Amino acid sequence: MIQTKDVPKDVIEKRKEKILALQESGVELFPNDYRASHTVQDIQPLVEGKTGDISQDFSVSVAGRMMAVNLFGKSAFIRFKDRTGQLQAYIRADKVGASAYAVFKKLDIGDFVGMTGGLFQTKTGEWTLLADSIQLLSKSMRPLPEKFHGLKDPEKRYRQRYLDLIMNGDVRELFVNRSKMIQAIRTFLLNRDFLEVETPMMQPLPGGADARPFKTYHNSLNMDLFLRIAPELYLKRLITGGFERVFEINRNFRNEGISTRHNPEFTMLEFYQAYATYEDLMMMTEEMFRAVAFQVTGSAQIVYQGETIDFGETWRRMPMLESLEKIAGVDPALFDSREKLLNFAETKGVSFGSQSGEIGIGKIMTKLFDVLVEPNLIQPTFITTYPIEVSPLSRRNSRQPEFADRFELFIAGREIANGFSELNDPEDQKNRFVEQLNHKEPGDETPHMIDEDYITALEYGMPPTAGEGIGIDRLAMLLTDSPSIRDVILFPHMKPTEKS
RNA sequence: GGGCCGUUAACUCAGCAGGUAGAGUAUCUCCCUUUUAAGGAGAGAGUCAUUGGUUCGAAUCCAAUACGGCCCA
Repeated sequence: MIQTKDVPKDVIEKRKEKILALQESGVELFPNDYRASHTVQDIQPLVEGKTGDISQDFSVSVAGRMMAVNLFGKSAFIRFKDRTGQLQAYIRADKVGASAYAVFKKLDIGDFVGMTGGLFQTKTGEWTLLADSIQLLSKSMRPLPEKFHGLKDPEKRYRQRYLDLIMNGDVRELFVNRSKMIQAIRTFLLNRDFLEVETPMMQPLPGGADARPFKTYHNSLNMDLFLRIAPELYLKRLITGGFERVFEINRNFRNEGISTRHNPEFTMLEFYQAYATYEDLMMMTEEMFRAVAFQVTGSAQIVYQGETIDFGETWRRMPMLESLEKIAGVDPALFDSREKLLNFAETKGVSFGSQSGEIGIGKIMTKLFDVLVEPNLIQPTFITTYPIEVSPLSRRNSRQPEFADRFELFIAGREIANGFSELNDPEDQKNRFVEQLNHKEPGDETPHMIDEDYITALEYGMPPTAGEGIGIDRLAMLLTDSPSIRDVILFPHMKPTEKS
């Protein structure tokens, strides 16, 4: 088992000796009364259009972490950074005083310092803070990773994300962009009169999706609870309750495999709009993605893993059946016979094992789609008209009752969103739940019960509604050009090591 | 769950026709008041992931295990 490798003892010892010496000379290691007047970014406009030494014109105080020190005996250049950027400062013994300079020389890279002073340009023209004073704001006990190569080991980057964020500016920027993306989505929906809500993460019955849930236990209620696999059924109760437009951005939990596209907890946007159809949502999704891409990247075109993806134009729309014929070249005659389709699927490496006796055409078709079509959908594409048997919560299409008024959105060969006109007929919904129960796989630990209260809510009447879910992590991957979902989740799940 | 690859100093990496470890950064000491991957002189730092095997001898070959990465289910 890999050990969380520790800093060599002599390095820690040496630091402890220095810290002791600092304390003995009366330096407070962890003061908390320092207030900076400016961030690094605030300084830029102050020097705009000026040159040379303007250190007598005005004075600022700044705070940040020391990232590099170039020491020259009685003066030193240091590089420090705050949340807005990096700046260089020049510390001179004759400026800050001999005793303060002696203290400064004992400080380490990684320490937080506060400095007050004016600004000047070095002979290379770099604006530099000329410190009148410098003080320790927080002591670091451990050395930072190497300054030039930074921290590369992916395991270490995920486990100790704080080091990754300190050392790797692009990682920091990526998570800023993720935050911007979510903010842009929120603004988009709020501008369209949606209400942001929060529904239970712990549910007595995990519904709204087909996935294995995590199980937990509430002591004083003396009952099992499940971490939600989707918020859907609760959000639609709110539509019934009259909110008409709601959304939630929150975590879902699915007790399944971990991969470059799957984390056990992931963030999902779900939104529901009364008096809308899945077709309205397709239009809205295009607008949303354009707005969000523009907010985050400044363009409606993004590059993902070398492939340019264009959110700008109207996106392709195609029924699933047509996509199988046109994109995968499947003979349409195959869809007339369950047996023929099943045999064809086998030749494509798609098999259903013990279930193959009862599997329906719709499920076979969907599985074939996943394998043959999905990876080829690089540009944004809405696939519509899903088989009803894989769409237990969707409204039936009025003309083709074996299909649902549903779409999924695919970009870069992966599913990004799933939306449909909601099934608001309580009888049909109940029958579909029963149907679903009959096809539970053996060994499934989810409780075999129907969410009766949800049916009851529908019986009170739910307005015609369309709803959609968008995988926030996957969208973040696209907008930040990240190959792995772990790159867009601050603390992806990792197996514990012996030490942790 | 399966396949391939990785794990050597705190960090980034060399070393792998088997002879018991090396560089740069970081750290420590000394010199240095415009450096910016500063420079110069010196020093310390490693159960080579773990366990077992082959061998006179293993970081190096073999096996298992742990953790991680990529691909597949």
